[in-house]
Amino acid sequence: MGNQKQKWTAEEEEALLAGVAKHGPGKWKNILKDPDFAPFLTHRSNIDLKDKWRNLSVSTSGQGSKDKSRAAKVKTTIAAPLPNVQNSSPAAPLRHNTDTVMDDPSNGTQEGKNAPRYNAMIFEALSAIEDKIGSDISAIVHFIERRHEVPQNFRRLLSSRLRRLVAQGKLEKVQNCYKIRKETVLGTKTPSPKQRDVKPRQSLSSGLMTTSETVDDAANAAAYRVADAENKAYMAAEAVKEAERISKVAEDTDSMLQLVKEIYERCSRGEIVPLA
DNA sequence: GTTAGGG
DNA sequence: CCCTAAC
Repeated sequence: MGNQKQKWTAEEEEALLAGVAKHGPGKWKNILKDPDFAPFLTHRSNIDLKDKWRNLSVSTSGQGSKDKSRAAKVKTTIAAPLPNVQNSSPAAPLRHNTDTVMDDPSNGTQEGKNAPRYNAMIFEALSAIEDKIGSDISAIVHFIERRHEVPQNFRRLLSSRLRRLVAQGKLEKVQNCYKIRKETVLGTKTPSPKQRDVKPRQSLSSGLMTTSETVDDAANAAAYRVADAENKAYMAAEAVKEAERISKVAEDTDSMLQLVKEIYERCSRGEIVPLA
């Protein structure tokens, strides 16, 4: 009766990933205290975040349980010494650094640690530009490159990650654009015997409701507004941060700061700003 | 009080 | 998910 086996939903994972991408791993309390992610993780604790992150890490890197494509490892799990590997595996970010790349000494065995981090970056980027149909690989790469640091072959890594995410059903690829897959309204795997409070994902009536605003509708609209404001605030925060970095380089160009301020105000007002 | 690791 | 040790 006690434990309800609180299942982690896509929204919670998304919030966790975005929080890690923004604050960094190990700052669970900060993520939980962040007003943007707090409403999504109300029933989660910092310990839960940590556990989930750990499980996610081992799942993403260690190929979870079953691999239908390739032959599964019969004995050794991941202790393969890999004597001769000439082929560049798409899912294995091998480092063939012959030149002077940024080879971090502490980045030796952390394949399983940065894997979900890239994942988080992807989710972060897609969350920011989700208003559109989707984002192509170049846009995502560009966004992440601005937000975080290098790798060179990051595009290839990103491609692998995107492909894997699509295979997992967490992402959806249409044409050449990727987007975050919402809750599939399928009837196959939707037990959810109980609804967890109000769900901000309900399809808002038509976007504008008139005088008949019941409590439920009001709460629904409020939830939607919060969710929408979250994206806008996030974009605004991104713009502000970018502006801060630029302003540090060139303090004379405060005109951009003014522009960003305007954008921020507009975003705060709820307007949709192209941000290009 | 929070985080990381083991059960 | 719960417990415990270290910070």
